[in-house]
Amino acid sequence: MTLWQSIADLLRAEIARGLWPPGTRLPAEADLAARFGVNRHTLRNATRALADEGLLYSRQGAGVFVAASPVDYPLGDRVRFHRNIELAGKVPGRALDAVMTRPSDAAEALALGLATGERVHVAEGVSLVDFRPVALFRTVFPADALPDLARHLRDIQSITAALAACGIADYRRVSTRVTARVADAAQAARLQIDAGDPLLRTEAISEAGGRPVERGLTWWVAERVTLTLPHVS
Amino acid sequence: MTLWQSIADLLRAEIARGLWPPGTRLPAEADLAARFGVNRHTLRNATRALADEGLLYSRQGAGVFVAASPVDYPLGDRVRFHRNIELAGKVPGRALDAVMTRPSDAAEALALGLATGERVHVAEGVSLVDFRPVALFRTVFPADALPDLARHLRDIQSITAALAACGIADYRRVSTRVTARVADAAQAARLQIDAGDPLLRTEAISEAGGRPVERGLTWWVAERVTLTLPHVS
DNA sequence: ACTAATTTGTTCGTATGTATG
DNA sequence: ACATACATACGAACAAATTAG
Repeated sequence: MTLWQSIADLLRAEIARGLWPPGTRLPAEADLAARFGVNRHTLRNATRALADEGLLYSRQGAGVFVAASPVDYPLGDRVRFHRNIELAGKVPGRALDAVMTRPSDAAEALALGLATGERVHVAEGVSLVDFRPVALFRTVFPADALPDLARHLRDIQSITAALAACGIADYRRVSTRVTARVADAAQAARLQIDAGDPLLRTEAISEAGGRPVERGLTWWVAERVTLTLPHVS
Repeated sequence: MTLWQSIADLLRAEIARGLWPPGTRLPAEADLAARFGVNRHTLRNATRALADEGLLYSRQGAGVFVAASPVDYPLGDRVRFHRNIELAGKVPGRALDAVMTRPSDAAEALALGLATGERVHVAEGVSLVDFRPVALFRTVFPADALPDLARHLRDIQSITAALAACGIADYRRVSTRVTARVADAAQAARLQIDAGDPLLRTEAISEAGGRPVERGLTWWVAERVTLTLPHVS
């Protein structure tokens, strides 16, 4: 049992018994370090462990804070976020954080059948269900094949509609890969969860007319979503 | 972009292009720090980030190693573990920890179309790929419909073969649900990972002749497996 | 709107403990 | 046993983000 571990245990117990309710700011690192009589590094080891567990999250310049049932989401050939959520009787929503055009990285190029460095449009944002964030997404599109898409993405705020405006009336998933990861502090803050909470990560490639049109990465809050698979009968 | 981030990117790229194949030991932290002209703490920030991503892992006293790349595991209608892994060019294996017959709980009964409390056979164990654990499984079967299954499960050590011995020549998945959890201490020990590491959890129900024959829970080590979905074309 | 104080994040330096080979 | 290498810990300073005034 190392020093930082016992400090983490102590803080965990204090949080568990309600001494620091969810949302409250802990004393500054320097103060806490002084309280335990340790170096600030040592204290940070402890708070980092608790942040990994999802008990705490920190914001540079602001402080360290105490962090405060899943929707079924079918993964089929023709996945449309809004429709899926509406079918589940919930209110879908999206917040688009950024739309940009930049050179593709190796993984993006491979997925879209481009050469690395060919330009892609990128849309990033948060997906909401009943006004709560359920997922982060980063979707890339081939920029040369869809030159006007970036503008449409900014105007229309819906990926399906923006693609339709570029003449892509229909597209289908051809590949979906699922893995899991724990949320880092940045993802946790965006998703209003705790760092260390598990995320489901899906990578989907969609095609229209036999050519890749979209490669979507989505990080789902595992506590709020269950992915369901179609099985043909 | 901090110093340690650019170092992490550089190392990630080097690993991606095969300069450090899976299983190899990286140069000592001090050497790597010297190579990049930074303090060892700074280098450790980079390797810690890569370890969080699952690309590296470190063993005190031994070194920092490149993690093995994850196995692709296709989730189709007719999922067979051994076949899937062999098709991926790996060596499949199973360790059966326990076979028992006991009353079903509510979730098991619902999945198998039984009344809560009706007896089920349960098989628990670890799935291996290339002699490394990749998943924990707990599979339950209706005991009344398959009275001899428990004995076969103990003798045969393969679920597919044990079902065949009970006259179930073929079965198909009718439902698969995917979510994610973090490993607790017990799971971590069985899977040779750390508590808090992310797990993919799948719940699958299989039927034969229109009746449920199997409800399987599997906890996959997210770092060691990627679930892939079939898409009919 | 701007400044200053506060707070976390990163980086350097140094030393000692502990597991591995 | 010994050397190597990672883990932990202390000290100091500056950068970057936030917040209070």
